[in-house]
Amino acid sequence: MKEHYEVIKNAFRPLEIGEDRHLEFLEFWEVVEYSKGSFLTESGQVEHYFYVVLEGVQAVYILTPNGDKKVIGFSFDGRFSGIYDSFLKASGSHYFLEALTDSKLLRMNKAQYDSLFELYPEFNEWGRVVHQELLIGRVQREVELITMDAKERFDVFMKRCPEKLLTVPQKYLASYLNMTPETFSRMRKRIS
Amino acid sequence: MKEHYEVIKNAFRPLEIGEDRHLEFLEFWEVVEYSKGSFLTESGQVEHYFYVVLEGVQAVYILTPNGDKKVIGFSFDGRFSGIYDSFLKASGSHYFLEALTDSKLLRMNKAQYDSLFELYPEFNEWGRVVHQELLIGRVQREVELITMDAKERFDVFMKRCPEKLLTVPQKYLASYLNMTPETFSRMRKRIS
DNA sequence: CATATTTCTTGATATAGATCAACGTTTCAA
DNA sequence: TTGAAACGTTGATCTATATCAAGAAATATG
Repeated sequence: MKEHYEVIKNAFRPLEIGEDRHLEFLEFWEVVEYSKGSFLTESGQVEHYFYVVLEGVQAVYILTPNGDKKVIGFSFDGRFSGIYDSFLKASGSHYFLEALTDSKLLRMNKAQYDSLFELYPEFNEWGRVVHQELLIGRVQREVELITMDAKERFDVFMKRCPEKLLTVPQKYLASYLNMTPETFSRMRKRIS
Repeated sequence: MKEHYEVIKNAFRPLEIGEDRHLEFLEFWEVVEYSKGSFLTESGQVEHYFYVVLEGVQAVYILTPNGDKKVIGFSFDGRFSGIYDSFLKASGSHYFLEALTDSKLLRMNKAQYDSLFELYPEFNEWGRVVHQELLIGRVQREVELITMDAKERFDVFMKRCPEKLLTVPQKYLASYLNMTPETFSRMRKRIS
């Protein structure tokens, strides 16, 4: 597990995990692998894990009554993953979490996660700040969905899209931007 | 301030503020009033306060380049209010926070808010949980905006809309549901 | 490597909901 | 209380983007 210390340390920044405790903290994690197309969690299930991504790209999406996937977000190297609301509330998820590429992740279960806050009260501050960041990010996306048309969403997304994400099929990116693959393709063409 | 103890206590649930501390805690707050149509915060300003609403309804919105208001959310009796991201990061806000009715609120400033977490470490847990709830709520709204058409958004909203909100001009509700007042009016008619 | 499957592109058409316009109704301020 | 302003309704259009269709390109699989 030691080889993953840097990844975990970065993921939890700015929290400083004391030198004395980091070996103990590493014990919380286990490595899991998922192959492309497999599901970490499916709709209806409870999310039992909290993840840090080592390799690969994953997507969270919902399935609408007419069967289209609507992508809510992506996760990749060095970031957290999981169906966070289901995990926190230990209640059934409405989402799918799918590995879009072969993936390797670290995970801990709910009991371990909860014990973090008991064992190390300073994690509460980390939790507060991380939730705050996530919240700001979600509101940002909401504003973009509301105020921008397809062209603007495409342009803004492309400007700040990390390379990794461009390796997944375009239909997932299109869905994340709340447009059809056809529209995405036309936005793309427009540039050249 | 003592007369507001119940409101504050409820707002911060499930956090238990120890009997010994609650008088001290009450000292953090001051009462402010805003008349209908006035702004608690305007775009460009930094939000200096964190609010608990005693009376009235407030809306958060952004102004698009073509000058339409896009309502992001409402706050009312017993709930928190403020431009939370600007407040937390002490950076300029892109939002307007407007009193839609005459309003009375409790507020504390950023220094006081920060000191809460230093003086009372148990507030970190409260902060973590509150941010978690807010996050879940925002994702919920995002999913509804993405997956539902105007009719569905209207129906779902009406089913769970608190009475208070129906007193504000319909154009604000329409904007919150990401539709024009005309469309809102037509959705309304459809029912009867 | 070959071919089956999935993804991407391009054009033609359809449609939800926006926009525009005009009028009725409510709210507000003097 | 009254006139002016803001808000709500209704109908006629317009438009961005979805949907449908069909072929081309890429990718996966035996």
